[in-house]
Amino acid sequence: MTSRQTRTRDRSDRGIPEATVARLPVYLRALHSLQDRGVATVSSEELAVAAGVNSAKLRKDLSHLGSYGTRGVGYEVEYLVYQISRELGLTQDWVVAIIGVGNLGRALAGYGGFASRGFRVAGLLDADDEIVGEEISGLTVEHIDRLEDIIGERGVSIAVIATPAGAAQGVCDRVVASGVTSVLNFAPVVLSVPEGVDVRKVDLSIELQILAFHEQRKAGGPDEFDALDGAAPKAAAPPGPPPGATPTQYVEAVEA
Amino acid sequence: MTSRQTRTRDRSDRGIPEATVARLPVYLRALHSLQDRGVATVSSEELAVAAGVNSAKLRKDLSHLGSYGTRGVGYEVEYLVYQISRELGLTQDWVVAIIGVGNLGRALAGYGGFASRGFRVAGLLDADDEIVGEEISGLTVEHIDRLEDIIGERGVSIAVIATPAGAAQGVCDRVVASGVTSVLNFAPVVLSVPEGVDVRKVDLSIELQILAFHEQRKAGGPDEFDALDGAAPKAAAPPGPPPGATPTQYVEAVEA
DNA sequence: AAGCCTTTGTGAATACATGCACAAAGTCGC
DNA sequence: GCGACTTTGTGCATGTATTCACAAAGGCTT
Repeated sequence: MTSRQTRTRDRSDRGIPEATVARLPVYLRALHSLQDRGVATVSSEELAVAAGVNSAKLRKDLSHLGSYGTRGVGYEVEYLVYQISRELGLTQDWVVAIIGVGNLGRALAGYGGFASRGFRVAGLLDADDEIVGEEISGLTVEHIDRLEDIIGERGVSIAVIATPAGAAQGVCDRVVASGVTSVLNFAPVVLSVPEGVDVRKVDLSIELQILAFHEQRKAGGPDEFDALDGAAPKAAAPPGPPPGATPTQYVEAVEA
Repeated sequence: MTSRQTRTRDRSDRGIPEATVARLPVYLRALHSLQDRGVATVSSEELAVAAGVNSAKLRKDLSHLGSYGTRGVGYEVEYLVYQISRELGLTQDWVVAIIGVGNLGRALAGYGGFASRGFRVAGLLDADDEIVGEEISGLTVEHIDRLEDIIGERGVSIAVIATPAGAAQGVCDRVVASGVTSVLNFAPVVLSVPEGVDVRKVDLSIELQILAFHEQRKAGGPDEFDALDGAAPKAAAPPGPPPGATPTQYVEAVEA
């Protein structure tokens, strides 16, 4: 559900696999939670359970960062927190701007997870004059006309796009032109960006559709519903056979 | 960024690869957009560009559903929309309940993508008496005490958890006990569920951390910042050497 | 009706990810 | 100070996903 355009690996393959990178934040969260409970040391097995993965995978993931465990004992929580944070780039602050202050933008602005570790929201922007000037979570909403200035002056390096679908690509082009190379997109569109820019996508309706697929499968697969015509609670009208296609093709499609 | 517990494949391997399932909604959206523009037929190359993937992948993905294209021509948009919708289970309505009506829950309740195709929000629940009774997007917020009744009476099959982290597992246990087998989790915790229940996770701070990793990498990797001590704008204080570890280990970690 | 041109669908090659299972490395008790 | 016990780190086998490249299949033109 997430797309990114990967460039060729720079540097002398410190290359951490993408799948591992995606799990490091989960481990980090589990570690913070252990830390809060005063736990000083943790085994790969315990941490794996807390993170919801299996322990071999966890160990292999961590081995990409270096050899930070102690055999017979486990991992020292504080030290591992630091190493993962460092690897993820959380030992420095990242400046974030949120563009689009609708329901979702507001929710994001108020989200504690931002401020907590390494991320600082430095701007809320919107095109609607009704909203501009409003104060949300300690920030005043600014007009999107000032986008380029704000990005430049405040050193924004991550843009969060929470605009309507129609506006997203335009906003994206502008933030990229202003030098931003990391974009988190909540709008339901595929953004196109030049090489070297990372886009990650969060898309509610895609997640729901994936769940629907599995839910349907648990209930016996799609065929059963469509075979008998009124079975589904409120079935969408199946379109007729494909207008342009040959009959043969349609028969195959239905029977296969 | 998304976890699910997969069961053994049922049925006579109609098994569509998970990676493909995750892309079908993207294709579907691109197709809808073509449909709105009145396009009747599309080639794999065109559709692939619109969906942000390469065309071979698109064709292989579609081939898992059946043989719905016409060689020399392409795919008929309307027909393909129907086939993908059917495969994803969108030809029937899915009843959704949103639990937790904070900023995020409100944003979700108001999100158009829900109603649009196949999903119907049939309940907004919260534990806070201040919020219960409030009307949001045409629905009245109900008390979470009625969770089990609501799920049963209204046939909820997908639960969206948008509660604070601390409440999420408890809520999850309750919805699962009430028979829900698909959960979309926005709370920053790893939910544990019995076999057969699908959980998908949407996690803002994880996405940001992944972006930060790549952003840092573009800037030259983690080492440069930590080598000279004041380089990072506001570097977190690096913890001393691992208290319990032997000196040898630390030296390795730093020098390797 | 024959041949050219386009585009699908898929075998085969490659790349990436997961999980098992165990040797190596360390701790701790005696 | 030694041996038993624990837990890491990783080689290897397996499984999944991506990409290439092309034969087969259809439409369209003449």
